[in-house]
Amino acid sequence: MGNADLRSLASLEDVPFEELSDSVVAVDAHNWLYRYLTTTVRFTSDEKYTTSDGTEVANLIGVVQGLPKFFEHDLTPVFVFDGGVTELKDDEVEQRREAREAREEKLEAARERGDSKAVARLDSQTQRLTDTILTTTREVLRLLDVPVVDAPAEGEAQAAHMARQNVVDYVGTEDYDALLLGAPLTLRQLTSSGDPELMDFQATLDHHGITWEQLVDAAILMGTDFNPGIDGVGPKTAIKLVKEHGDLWGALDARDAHVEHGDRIRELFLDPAVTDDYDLDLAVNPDLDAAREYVTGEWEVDEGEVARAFEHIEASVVQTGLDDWA
DNA sequence: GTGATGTC
DNA sequence: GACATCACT
Repeated sequence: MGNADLRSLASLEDVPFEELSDSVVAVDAHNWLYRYLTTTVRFTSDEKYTTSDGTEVANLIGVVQGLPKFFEHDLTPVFVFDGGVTELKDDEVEQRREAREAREEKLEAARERGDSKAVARLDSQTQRLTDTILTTTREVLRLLDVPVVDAPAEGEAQAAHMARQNVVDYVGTEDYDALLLGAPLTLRQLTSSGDPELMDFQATLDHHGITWEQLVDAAILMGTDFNPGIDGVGPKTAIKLVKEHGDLWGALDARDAHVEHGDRIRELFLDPAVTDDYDLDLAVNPDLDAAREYVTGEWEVDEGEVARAFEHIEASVVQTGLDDWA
């Protein structure tokens, strides 16, 4: 789709952190983790997060440095982890695997010619959420008593579902697909400096005078993670087509075009696999000593890299008062 | 991934 | 208005 295409349809506004106080955010854990992981790898020398047996746990630095952002603004995060991969996405997964292998070859070449700038850039692109990264992230979240939910499939879909059920106030992700999943209010840029950006689902529909189904149909016409999209159809044309012809099928007929598995792609956004079977305890009582020991002791992360972050966590939790988390 | 820029 | 490319993160 070229995510910029969906962005141009979305109702967005910057919102100061102060206005988000005391709310709960269902964070797309993989999306969030990946952002901190790539930043950590780019700006931190690898010996700071490499164990004596060579395992890289840059995620532990990223997680510990990223969490204070929530606590300091009285936001309670609920990290929603992905379950299985959607079947339709197999082609996409395969393409990504090939792209990754291509990058790894480039990375090796850059290392050989001593191009440190290229190495740093490619290094961050080749990061993956390995089993070690996922399990150590979950363990540090457990020690810090941060709520975690396991999605049956896509974490983003589960997060959107929880927001639709009013279990949480916001979905936190950079991904514009949250809009297609019907997440009422999505916070973007929770990982960057500056104020978050609020993406409003209903305002988006109202602005274009379309239904949720029509928004999804427009996105399919532009192209999604699951289909390439119709040539020559961008945001403007897509909205025009769904309004003129009612839905995806009408629009495709009018263009004499075809989308493979169009009906199933629609369902992935309108009716994704989600669950109501999860335990959510929003009271956060972190065991800071245990978390510190886990990160710097067990996983040998450089203490200097995380000392300040742990102080921030401690200060924000003490300042808020543990009772406020209950 | 995002924004800017240029071409059709 | 769509899309390709580039610089930067």
